[in-house]
Amino acid sequence: METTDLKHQECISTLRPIRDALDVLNGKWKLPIIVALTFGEKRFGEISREVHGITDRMLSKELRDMEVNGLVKRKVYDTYPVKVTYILTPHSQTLGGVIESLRNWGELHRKKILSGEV
Amino acid sequence: METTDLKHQECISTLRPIRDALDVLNGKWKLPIIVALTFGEKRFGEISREVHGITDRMLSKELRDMEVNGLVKRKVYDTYPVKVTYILTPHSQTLGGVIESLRNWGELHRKKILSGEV
DNA sequence: GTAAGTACTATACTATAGTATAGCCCTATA
DNA sequence: TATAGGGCTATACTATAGTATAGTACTTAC
Repeated sequence: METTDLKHQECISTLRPIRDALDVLNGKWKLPIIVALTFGEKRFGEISREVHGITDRMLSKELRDMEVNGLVKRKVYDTYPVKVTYILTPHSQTLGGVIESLRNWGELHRKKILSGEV
Repeated sequence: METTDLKHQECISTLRPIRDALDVLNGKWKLPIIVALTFGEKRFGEISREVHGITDRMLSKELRDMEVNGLVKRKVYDTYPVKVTYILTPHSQTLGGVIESLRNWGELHRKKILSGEV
């Protein structure tokens, strides 16, 4: 085992969680959905209306994805007709810091690019 | 102009920088390339060897992308034969915080998922 | 009975990201 | 003269993300 191998192991164990985090956040719709849900639990149709441009198919897919990742919870009300809502989980709250730092860096980056500094 | 419109404006101005940041970081190869370059400037072939599995085509494409975004700088040495190296810019250093928070959250997330807590 | 809303799913398509393979032009070395 | 390395680019392919459009099964309101 050489230094480079140690380094390589180190890299992998650094990169894997970053990949995990990016996978959870990435794609065109996940963040907008999270934002829509920050103001409280919402029904499928409500989210669909707030997240402009999303198709039912994508919303359905993304919500399932986010449910698997523990970011949203699906609540079914036992009424007639059945009412379904989606709500952010406590786990999704822990994303706050990540989102903040992405936002801050994104703003800095945009300024640099626009100012021609880069 | 209603409350919802104000909210909507707010959302867009929050989401845009996040999108910007994610675009810069996303894809399979950008982070591994950044990691490879943290240990100093490297030549095309060296990066290619350190970032296991990347094809020349992708490396070429990603490096150009990162150059446009001001993350790496291409240095051409006026020797025979010409020597080309890539080096991280000061701007890419500002990504440190983002990467840290992605990594931390990714680790937390992985633990939660594996423990079945989610 | 028909129109409209709710929460979806199905099918088929396009666009973008990534892979596989090869080749080019240069130079140094055997 | 051939072989290998360096720094790419070209072409063609596959895989994944996203879009467009339609349909289903239910229920309430007109």
